[in-house]
Amino acid sequence: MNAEGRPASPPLTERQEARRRRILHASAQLAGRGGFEAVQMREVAEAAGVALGTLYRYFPSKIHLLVATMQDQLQHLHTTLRKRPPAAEDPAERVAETLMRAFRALQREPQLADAMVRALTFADRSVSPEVDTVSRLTTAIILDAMGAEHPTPEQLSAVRVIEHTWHSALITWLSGRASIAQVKIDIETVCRLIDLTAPEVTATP
Amino acid sequence: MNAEGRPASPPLTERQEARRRRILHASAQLAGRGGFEAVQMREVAEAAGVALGTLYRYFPSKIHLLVATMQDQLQHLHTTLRKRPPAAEDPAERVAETLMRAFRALQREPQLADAMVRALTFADRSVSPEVDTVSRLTTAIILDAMGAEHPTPEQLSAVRVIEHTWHSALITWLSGRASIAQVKIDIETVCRLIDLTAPEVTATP
DNA sequence: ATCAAGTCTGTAACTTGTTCTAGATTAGCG
DNA sequence: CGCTAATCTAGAACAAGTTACAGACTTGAT
Repeated sequence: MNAEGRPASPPLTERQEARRRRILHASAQLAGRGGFEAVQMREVAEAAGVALGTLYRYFPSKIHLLVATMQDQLQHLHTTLRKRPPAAEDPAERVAETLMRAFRALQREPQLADAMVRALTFADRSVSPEVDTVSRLTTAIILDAMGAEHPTPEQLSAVRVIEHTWHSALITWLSGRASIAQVKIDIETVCRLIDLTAPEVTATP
Repeated sequence: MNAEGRPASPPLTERQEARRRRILHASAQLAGRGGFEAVQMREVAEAAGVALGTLYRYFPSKIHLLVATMQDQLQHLHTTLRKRPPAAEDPAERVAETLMRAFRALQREPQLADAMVRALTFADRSVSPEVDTVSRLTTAIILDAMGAEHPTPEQLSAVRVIEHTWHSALITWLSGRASIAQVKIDIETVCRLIDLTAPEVTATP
């Protein structure tokens, strides 16, 4: 893996790197209006100034493309968060604050969020490596917020559950079945698991 | 809503009810082999002995069809569970046991599970009512297991988070990114929230 | 039993993701 | 530079979800 979290397969030439970037930009742009369905492969190709076949060489399916788009956006988020880490005392609160900040970022581009999250959860086994990368990024963000450098297995379980809740809550919000307030409550609720698994409390007397 | 949890719009004639049943059966059958992609609308129509246009009159999209299929299966599960309720003392354990039982049922037909769960999380706003019905069914199953007849808002939040975890954990399992053991751990972890929100402990001294 | 309204059938057409192909361009190398 | 393999382009073709439509069949009311 290189620094960007992509498999470090054959290194790309400059023009190829530029093409890849144009494609991801076009993808995010189109997703930003119309959401998942507005990201049409022919349109992405045209907007990126690339032939359809080339688009498919870079991203073997629409889902791959959108998951890569999500990777890209998460990277931004992660560096932004590192600059202004959450302030609260309690680890659980810090994680909740971090996720709510991410949530507010998504609210600014709900259509983009729709495209990315739907792709992420719809992905089948052929996209597992890429989805896994997104998952690891998310885990890193949460562990950062917790301030847990050497998490216990128990803490990792809690983080996994928090991620589950995060994704699923996003989906219910995106499909209009849950309000923003409800997502907030769900996040805060699940973050309580962190206190429950803090090593100071349960392991070291 | 009628007893089956579907909107009680125009009552169906006997032949229509039979058609609907044939369609759902064909859907489950095809999903049972090949999963999501094997449920092809033309094939469902043919297997159900129904014209394509008729299939679309009954279920306005493939997603609607698969979500309805899930409703159907959940109904079965619910009645099965009611007959043999979980035995454990602790509400959290009962819920975990119930979900693990459901999980084992899904493991017997992983392809069917794939089709149903992928459809459920991919569904957009146009399927919200149907997805919501599935969600209410799931909630009912969990509350049954908890034995909470008059759940507090806090308990409902916990149940919501458990549902989130349940769906998302299923997805990671289906896409091969988590083992069965890990799903078990995630379920057990999130079920700890139930103890945390039990009214006996936090509200009535 | 008859009629009007609503359903169902069979089939073609349309849309968008995906694959394929033949020829042009580019990259890396001697 | 000149060659070769890889890559890119343009466009056709294919697959599956969805829509449209004309004609046959059911249903329910009279």
